[in-house]
Amino acid sequence: MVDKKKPTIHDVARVSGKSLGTISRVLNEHPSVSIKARAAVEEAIKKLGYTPNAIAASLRTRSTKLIGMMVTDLSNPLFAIMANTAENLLQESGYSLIIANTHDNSDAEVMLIELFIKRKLDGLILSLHDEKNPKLEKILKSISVPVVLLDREMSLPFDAVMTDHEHGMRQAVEYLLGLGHTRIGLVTVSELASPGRGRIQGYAKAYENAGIEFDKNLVRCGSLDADFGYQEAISLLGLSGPPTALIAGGNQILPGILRALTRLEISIPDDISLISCDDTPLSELSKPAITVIDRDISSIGTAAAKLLLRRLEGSDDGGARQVVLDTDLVLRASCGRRDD
Amino acid sequence: MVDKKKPTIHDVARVSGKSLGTISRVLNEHPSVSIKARAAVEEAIKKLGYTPNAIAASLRTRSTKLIGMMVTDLSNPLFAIMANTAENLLQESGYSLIIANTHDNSDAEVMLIELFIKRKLDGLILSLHDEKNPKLEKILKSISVPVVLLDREMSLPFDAVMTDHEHGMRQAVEYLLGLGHTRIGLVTVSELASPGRGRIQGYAKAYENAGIEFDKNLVRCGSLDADFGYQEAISLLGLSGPPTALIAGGNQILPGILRALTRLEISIPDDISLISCDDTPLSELSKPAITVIDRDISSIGTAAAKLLLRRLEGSDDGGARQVVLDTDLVLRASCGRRDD
DNA sequence: GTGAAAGCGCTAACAT
DNA sequence: ATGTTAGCGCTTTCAC
Repeated sequence: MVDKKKPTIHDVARVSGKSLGTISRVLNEHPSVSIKARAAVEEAIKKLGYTPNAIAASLRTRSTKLIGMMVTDLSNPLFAIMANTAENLLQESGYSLIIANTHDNSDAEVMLIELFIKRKLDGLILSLHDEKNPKLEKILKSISVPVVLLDREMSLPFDAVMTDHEHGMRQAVEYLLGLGHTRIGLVTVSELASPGRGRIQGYAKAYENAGIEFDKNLVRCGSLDADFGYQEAISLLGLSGPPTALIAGGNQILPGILRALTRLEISIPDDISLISCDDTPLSELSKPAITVIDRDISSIGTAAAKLLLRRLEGSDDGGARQVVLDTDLVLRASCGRRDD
Repeated sequence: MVDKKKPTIHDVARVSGKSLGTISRVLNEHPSVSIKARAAVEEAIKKLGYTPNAIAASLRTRSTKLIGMMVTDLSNPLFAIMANTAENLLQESGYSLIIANTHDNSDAEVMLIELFIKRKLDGLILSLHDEKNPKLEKILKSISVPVVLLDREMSLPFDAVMTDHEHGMRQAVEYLLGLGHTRIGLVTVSELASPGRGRIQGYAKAYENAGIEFDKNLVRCGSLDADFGYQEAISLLGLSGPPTALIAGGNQILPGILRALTRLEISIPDDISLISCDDTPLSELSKPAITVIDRDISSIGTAAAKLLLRRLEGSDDGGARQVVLDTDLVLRASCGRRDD
């Protein structure tokens, strides 16, 4: 590699005998450039091996073509799928996606948003830990680029892609109640955000509609990781009055619960019934296959990217828009009747 | 939101009564700033709500603190985990990670690398489709930032994180041969890159060592997605002399094969033995649990980030370094003896 | 259609 | 320790 300085637009101007303005016009496919001039410029570009510097352009245009996405943990397939489909769409429009893990840490979230602001990203896709964190609200209130929330409800007028978790969970619990289960254990994510809260509300409502009181001790909210699922399952099954059915309120919670069941040698659906949230290869291919509250996860990323692009391309400057995904209860072989 | 222009370093200078240089020094924690001056500057910053513009700084310093990562498809947990751990480490050093999906398309790869060059990223982590693509080689040869290859072998002097796929596969095939299987089907990824080639070599070597010729028709290379696994499994099992054991040579191929087995009502391990690559919740929690060629996937991302940081922080300007991961054959319940 | 010139917001070298 | 100055490489009026 020769230690030659990178050619700039000035070099192209010199070599092609054209002015800076013309070079810039050629680069940006501006219509008013003569065919001849364009050819001269392109020749010089090729000759020099010139590459435009997007940083310099960004400084001028105040647009970086960069979108920031914050998630708890990219290794969660849920977030990976959302990031994947969002990136696919954004890439088509020339945007690149920056991904940052927050590990459900509100302080990290604030720091990362500050970093995103410094970096002058054009838009943000956020899955926040705590919807009510005042620090976060404060910094987000002052933000001047479009923001799309993933499965979060805030008091700020941001676009959002939501899921009707309450409905999904209610349906699942009603199904189990219909099978004769009255003690249904629920292990789900934190109550600080919409998915956790929605699921608990749906759970409570199903009991309420059935006129049955539920045992609060059977509901465990915490985190979305597998270890939490494992521990809470062990704890629930160790109760003096253990649940006869379990709901994994989060895709990562399922493996944790399955590990617990394997360890305790409890079998599905004879000893216990099981329902999970979000379909995965594991839920589909488990033996028996697991009944799930399904939703189209890839469409979440797509919807988020679309909402963002609409703002970025200026075709939408109305109020906050919400896309709400439905859920489906996919019946499989993991739930059994219970008559006691 | 008031439509006030964003304050710049000039505004901070004006308000604090200090010079640009001093502001910049405070911002960059340069030691030679008096306590008094620092206080004045910080007060002005707070008062104005000033946020530095990283784009402008990048233009001057020629460093963006941005790393680009190219993968086939982020929705593959393998890549998601690698991206996750890489991001975790890079974040600690103030770098952000840009992720781009290539969908195993070499043209897209070239375009994306060009985009990365324009964007002046500080380093690249690449999982390429075709190690021998001349266009790619050409553009990579001219690259002036550190590059780390993921599981790829190129003729260019880049750092790389490799896995000894050949060894892993040889071990797996030897294990199956030892159980009496002689017709072992292998469904794996493209031969254009190191993992596919390594696996096939390991497969062939195991047969060679055993003094048995293998049926080339039992080896299927193509892509890493589940559909490919499904189709090839159906095809292999439809052969007049079908295999008695199957190896899923890629984490996504396993669900495809399991779907095929479910559909054909072929059961493991009685009707067929099965081994997969890379441990996942599915392989672990399947009934029966699947024997896998395991490796520590999260350490791939970590290792890649470490290699990159070493270059970026200037503590390494030696030749290309390689980190090679070992594999372990994790014996579970998916393989049976075969004596025919 | 094209060129000249101003400046985006910052850093770093130099001077004091 | 601090101020001054000159760009980094580009886009974009504004003339012509």
